[in-house]
Amino acid sequence: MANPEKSSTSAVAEVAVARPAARGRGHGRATLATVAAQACVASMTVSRYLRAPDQVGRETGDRIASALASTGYTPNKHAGMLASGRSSLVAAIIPSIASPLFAETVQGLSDSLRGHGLELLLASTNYSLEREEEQIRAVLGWSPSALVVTGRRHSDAALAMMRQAVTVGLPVLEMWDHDAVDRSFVQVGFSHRQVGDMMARHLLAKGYRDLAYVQTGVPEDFRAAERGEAFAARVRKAGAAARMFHAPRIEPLAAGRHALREMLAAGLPRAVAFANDNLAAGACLQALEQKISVPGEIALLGFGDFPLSRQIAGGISTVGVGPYDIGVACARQLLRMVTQGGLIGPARGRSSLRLPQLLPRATT
Amino acid sequence: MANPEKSSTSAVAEVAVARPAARGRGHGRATLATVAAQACVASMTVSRYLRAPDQVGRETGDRIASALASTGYTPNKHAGMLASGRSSLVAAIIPSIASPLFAETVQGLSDSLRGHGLELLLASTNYSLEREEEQIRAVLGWSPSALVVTGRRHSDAALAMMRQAVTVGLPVLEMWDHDAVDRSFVQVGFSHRQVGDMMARHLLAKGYRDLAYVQTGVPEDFRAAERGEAFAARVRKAGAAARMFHAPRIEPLAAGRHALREMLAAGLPRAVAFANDNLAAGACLQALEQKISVPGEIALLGFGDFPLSRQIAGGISTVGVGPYDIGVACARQLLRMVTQGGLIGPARGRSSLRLPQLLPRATT
DNA sequence: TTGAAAGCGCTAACAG
DNA sequence: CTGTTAGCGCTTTCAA
Repeated sequence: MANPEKSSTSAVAEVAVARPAARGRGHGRATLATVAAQACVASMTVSRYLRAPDQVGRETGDRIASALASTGYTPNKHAGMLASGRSSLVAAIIPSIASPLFAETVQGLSDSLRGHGLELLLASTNYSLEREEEQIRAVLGWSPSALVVTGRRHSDAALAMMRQAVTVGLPVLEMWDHDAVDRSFVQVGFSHRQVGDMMARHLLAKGYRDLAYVQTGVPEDFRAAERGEAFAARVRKAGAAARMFHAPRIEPLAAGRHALREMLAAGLPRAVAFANDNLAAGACLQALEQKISVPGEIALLGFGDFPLSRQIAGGISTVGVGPYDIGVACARQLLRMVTQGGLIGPARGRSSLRLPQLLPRATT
Repeated sequence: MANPEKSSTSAVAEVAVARPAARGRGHGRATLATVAAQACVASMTVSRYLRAPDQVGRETGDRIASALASTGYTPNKHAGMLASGRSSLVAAIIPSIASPLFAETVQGLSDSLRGHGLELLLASTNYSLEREEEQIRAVLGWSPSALVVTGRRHSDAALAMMRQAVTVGLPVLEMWDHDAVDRSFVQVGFSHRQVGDMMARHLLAKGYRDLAYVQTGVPEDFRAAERGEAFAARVRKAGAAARMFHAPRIEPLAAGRHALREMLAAGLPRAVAFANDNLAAGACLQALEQKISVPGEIALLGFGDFPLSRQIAGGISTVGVGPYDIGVACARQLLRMVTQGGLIGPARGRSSLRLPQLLPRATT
């Protein structure tokens, strides 16, 4: 400490080099001060070098670079965030990580965000509005630079937080849904009612009249429910019958099998639409095993265009929604809102309606 | 400002209530000071109330509670982290979000972490070691309280960061792999060589001698490569033949189909092991369509026990590895390391070897 | 039970 | 081109 031969490095530098480590508050990692001391500059210069190397002298820069390397410095993003007021985090809240559909969307989001220096903070709700509320509260604590939620149905408290966020200038985005009337937030998705309607029209147009719809085993999935309702409504309007079945809450392929057996017992409908492709695929496998001809005896229509549906029975007819593109579109939208809006004032942005496509294949 | 009728709230309170908002540094959200002002206490008391309500007086607590509610206060986790030195983030780095296997693991991890106040910061590498290195660097900036990486193969720089992290007291964990020799970090997983060996033994035990192995279309997947090598080694040791095929880098089910056609052209082997169940399932579907009897003419063995493999051809034989449980085990391990280790000294922990299981079904 | 002071590591704003 | 100063919002420590 009391070193009479103290070199030209300043006292401040000395302290910093002495690694606070292992005692008191610091956590022993190198900080800007550590690097600055080693390079014999002010920490501000190091900070500047990190973000705008051009604004730092050649020789100074080199010294800093080697100090950076030798200390193994990693910037503390919390400190940066706190000081600058902006974080590089985008919070995304999805119903389930394991769903192939949402996984694709997340991949698209993450792929597009990278390269813009934004990182993804992911949370899943398991289709529970309560958990969604908790998760929103939790991620807001990280001051994300944008918030992406799934769907347009939220608890009151969640809605309040989302609105509050918007007034503070935080871009909030609802994905995987779209509604022309309820437009409180920017939406990137499609109308599930329209999808249900589209599915019914397709089967009706093929001449099927004795129809059924198989709901998912997850009743909390509002969007799936909407598709089912719209399906039934359209069928009724056409003066035909639409029986509703509910798949059990088990692994989807097995649930699809189960649904087909149930329908068999109740009297096979002429054509069935499913809440998703996995259910349809399961039912299809079951039908083929029982030598029930598809679509001869029963027509099958799925939703989601999962890879699997392309491979079974010559291709299961389905509805494609481009999950990856939803993620990409979200990212584009967010980037626009983040850069344009600054942090002040309600975030403006355009909703973008994705158009689902009916993909007729071999099962209808 | 110069309000002569200034009430009993202190000057500090006045300033805080006046919402710094929209100008300068603050971002306009309520802070501890805002709440404290409204409750006429010091911000320290609010902070205390938030973490240990018992240490605050009844009546004071009530006032704080209502101030909290009316301001819609959300704690700024960055500030908390910076001040306390510990964050509630666990960083996990996986090859791909879209893979059903890793998705399961992430779900297990996240399910187990919740309830312990830990959040998941997820990053994916797309099987690239370079990207892994970048991602490790990036997540370390968030001072996570633990780091989970996938596999035991890393770039030199990544290894250096991981080792550095350990010396600083940060628990680092490798999942989805296990090696008795190379034990630099705590491992939670299984030996892929053992799996390859196990697969070969199974087919050999069934009497098959003309064997093949289909590698994934992702050559960067070292673990899959290891399984293949071990498979080939065991087969050679048994004095039999093992031809290697490489699936194209396309959607796995389609790739499996492609692989089967390729084998057909090259002369069908008697039994084939695949790098994963999706490849096996694709091949199986192709075989059935071409009226090739399974396992009569060709036996099929997958890896991963995907839900799909249970549903095709009476069940595809495969190897189960319990991906969800890997996540759960990681979480348990981490929690132990985080709580025990404090922040000082190299983090100790026990590796845990998961035992993969061969699940003989209808295709072998 | 409560509060004042100091500081976590960084950056904005302003000097030199 | 470089440095100084003053915080960001919270928690630690210590004093009342």
